[in-house]
Amino acid sequence: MENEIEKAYEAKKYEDTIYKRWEKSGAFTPKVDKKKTPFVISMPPPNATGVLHLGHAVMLAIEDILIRHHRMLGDSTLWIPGTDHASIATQNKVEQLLAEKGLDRHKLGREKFLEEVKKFVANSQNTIRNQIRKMGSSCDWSRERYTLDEGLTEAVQEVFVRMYNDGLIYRGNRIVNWCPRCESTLADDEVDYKEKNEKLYWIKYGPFTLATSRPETKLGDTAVAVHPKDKRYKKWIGKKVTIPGVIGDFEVIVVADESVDPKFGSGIIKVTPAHSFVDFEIAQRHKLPIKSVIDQKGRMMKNCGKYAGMTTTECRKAILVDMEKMGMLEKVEEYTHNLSVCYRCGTPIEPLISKQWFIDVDKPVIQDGKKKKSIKEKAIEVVKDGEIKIVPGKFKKTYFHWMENLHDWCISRQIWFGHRIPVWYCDGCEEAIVSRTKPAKACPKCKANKWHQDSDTLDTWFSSGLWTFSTLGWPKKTEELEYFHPTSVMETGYDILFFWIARMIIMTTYTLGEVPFKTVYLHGLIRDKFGKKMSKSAGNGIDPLEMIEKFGTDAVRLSLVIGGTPGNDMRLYEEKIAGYRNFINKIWNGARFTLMNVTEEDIKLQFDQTMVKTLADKWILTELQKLIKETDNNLKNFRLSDAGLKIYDFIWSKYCDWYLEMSKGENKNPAVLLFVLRSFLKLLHPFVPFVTEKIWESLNEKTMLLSSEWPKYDKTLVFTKDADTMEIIHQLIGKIRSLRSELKVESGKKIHAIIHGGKHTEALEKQREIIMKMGTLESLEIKKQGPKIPDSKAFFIGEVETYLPLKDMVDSGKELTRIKKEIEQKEQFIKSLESKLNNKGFTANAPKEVIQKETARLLEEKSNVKKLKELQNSLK
RNA sequence: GGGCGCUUAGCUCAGUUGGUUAGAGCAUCUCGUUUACACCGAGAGGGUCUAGGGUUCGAAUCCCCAAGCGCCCACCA
Repeated sequence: MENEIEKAYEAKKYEDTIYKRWEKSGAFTPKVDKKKTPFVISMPPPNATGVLHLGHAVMLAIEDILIRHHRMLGDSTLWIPGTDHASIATQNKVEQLLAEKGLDRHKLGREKFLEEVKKFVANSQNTIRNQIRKMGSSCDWSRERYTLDEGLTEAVQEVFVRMYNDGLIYRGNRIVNWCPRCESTLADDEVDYKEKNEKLYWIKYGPFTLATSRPETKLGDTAVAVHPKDKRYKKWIGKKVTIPGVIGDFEVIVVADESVDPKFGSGIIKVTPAHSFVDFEIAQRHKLPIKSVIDQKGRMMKNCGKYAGMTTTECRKAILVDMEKMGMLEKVEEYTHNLSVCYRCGTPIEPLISKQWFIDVDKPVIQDGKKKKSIKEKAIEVVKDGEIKIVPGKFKKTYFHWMENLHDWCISRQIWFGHRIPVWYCDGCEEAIVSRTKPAKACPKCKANKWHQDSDTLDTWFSSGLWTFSTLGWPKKTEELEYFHPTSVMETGYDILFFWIARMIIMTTYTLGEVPFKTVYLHGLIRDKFGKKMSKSAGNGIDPLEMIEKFGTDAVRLSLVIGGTPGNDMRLYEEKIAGYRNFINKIWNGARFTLMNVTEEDIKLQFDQTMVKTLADKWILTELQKLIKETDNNLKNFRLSDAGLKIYDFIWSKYCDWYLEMSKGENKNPAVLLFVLRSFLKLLHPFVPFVTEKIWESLNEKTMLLSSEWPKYDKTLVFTKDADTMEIIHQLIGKIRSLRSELKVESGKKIHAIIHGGKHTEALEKQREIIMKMGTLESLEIKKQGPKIPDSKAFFIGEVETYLPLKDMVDSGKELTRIKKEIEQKEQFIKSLESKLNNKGFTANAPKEVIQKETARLLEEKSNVKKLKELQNSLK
């Protein structure tokens, strides 16, 4: 019919239009329908900082496959998209942009700066929305959310208030990771480590000599520590010692602490509790005084004498010069160590003491039967119990390890962009009140009536930790929340298992008393051809949009899904995408050919079993049923790659290579051609939605493919025996072709063949035309049996004997040696089979099917050898 | 320092609870314009599954050990 269909599929021409039709159809927007099973994915919200990369692309591809599959299964399927305000990341990005214009946030002031951020965010949200659409993602735009939306902000405040009232949130003066550039705290896992070559200074320290990499912190020392068992220093323990310093003498106490390694340096360390985590802990254990000397901008404080106001780096230089002058510097060594840096801007972290808000992860607050559990215990429990399943399972261990070692979570950030901490202080007496809105009453302590809000904002992961339920309307009791939560699958990269997954589990089990999701699916990172991480600086990044432009979305999606397994990194490069583009084209042409061979009437016909006619029909239908079963099984177990590969193989190697080829000529059966086409389009649709939908348009269907019904396994369409016969014919044709090629018979030249078919004679006779056509035969003689035919090339498939009388091409001498070799090989194989089958251990332990299979194979090989021997005799 | 993972054809990777004479795509070689597709078709070559032990009737698959590579966590002044 549609002769005008173009030869090659041009993705670009159709994709945008198809996406618009889907969106308009309302299929992306499910309703609360108690008769249906809900299936829900909360899309990990991309940071509102700009463009999407391959990491997003792979996430969108995988999630869309799951979503489309479930939608076709008839579930009430919801995929909520959104964006994350990503406080530090976004603020930094805008600061960079301002810096290009010679501005900075302090010059602008908080309000104006936030205006700038708002504009920037709105812009990148638009970009992100378009890119998500480009990937073909069938998400529910009507429910799109942003972590700074009014509703989500309300959820954040509500959770904060609840946690505060439960005593989980407290304010404390503690040592924190401080980024002097961002001028903010960072959580432990927001610190990166960079290996760096540094200098180790050996300095005279009163009666001791010790090694330090940070001489400038000497100004904040309040103790020295040694290992309790270190004999060298035993007599000093507990003593107070006066140390001469660059700004005068000071006193320290000598303490014994297990954390000191006697083998490193001189075995003695100076303790600077205010500017080192380890030292802070030592100070806590020994109740040492704490002296801060570095401020929040990374500058030396007023108590540092002549060094006051210098940055730490300047101070180090200056102090070294002074130490040298005073003869305190003994030697300098090179050493490498891991420098902690800010994960957002790379600036070295300055540990310092600061008053911050924390979440207590160990306080038992969750009532569970008679016991009370901490949020940490609960988060461990839900994974241990299997209430949350992690795919692949290996990440469970990592999760437990991280969770078990979790310290109190510092949630306040001195960033302007984000959710303001809902705490109000009295102008008069600094009394703090936790409240979502400005207190209307006067201060209960001093009766003043002026309040100011805490200037800090919350860690961005605090709000994203609520994502699965805040997006469904919580704290309001919405229908949606009740119906769609817990969500079904959380799919994301394994790199944010801690940042995000762990926090969602903590925050949701605490707040709702239920898990945020039932399954966590973690995908790997996309790397370049050489296995390197893609990055802007390395210039090896691949832009998904560019690839979509070049090869089409469907091809990009397949290249991101096939060949990958959960939790493992995957390499991507253009040739790979091009390969899948070729497959898309193959689908297109397979469909095109099918459509060219059917009529309008055929298309309108409803398929039923009575339309099954030929052996080929029965074979392809049997294969199709097998495929449906396998696909269901693979998708259920999140084996997307396997599922995709199997469908790929079915379409290319079975439908196109064999069924379509066999349909050329008198054998074609439009009903089955169309039925199989429709079925595999459905199976394929979740993977490559655009090309399948485009083809579907030509099939006179009432609904779009995305809303069509998923194929069901139908055992009345399984014809095992016929399918087996067809396999024999395939082998037979394959062998004929292979021999032709081996004997260098010209491609187009027709040859003769004689088949002794045994019990398959009748079936083979029926397929005479196909065998002749596909084997390029001039004549074909089929009979039940007969003597071996000399001067011909012969081969045996089970009972079926085939002879190609190519007298002039067959060298009977060579043929004899070949046959001899084959017999030898086969006899050896028979021997191994026999010994296996005679082995009592095997027959006693192996499953029945395996024994049956091996027995059958033995019989077949034996019969082959028998035939080969007869052939051998006839040639002699 | 602690933990995890990977090592299978020239390249990129599959290989489910142990049961094949170990698979796919790309690349290579030979042939080919025939009712769709050269983004194609037909055929072929190519692997002692990193090395070494063990368990088992049977190991690419399970256990031990070694090497190389990679990741995560902790972090030493």
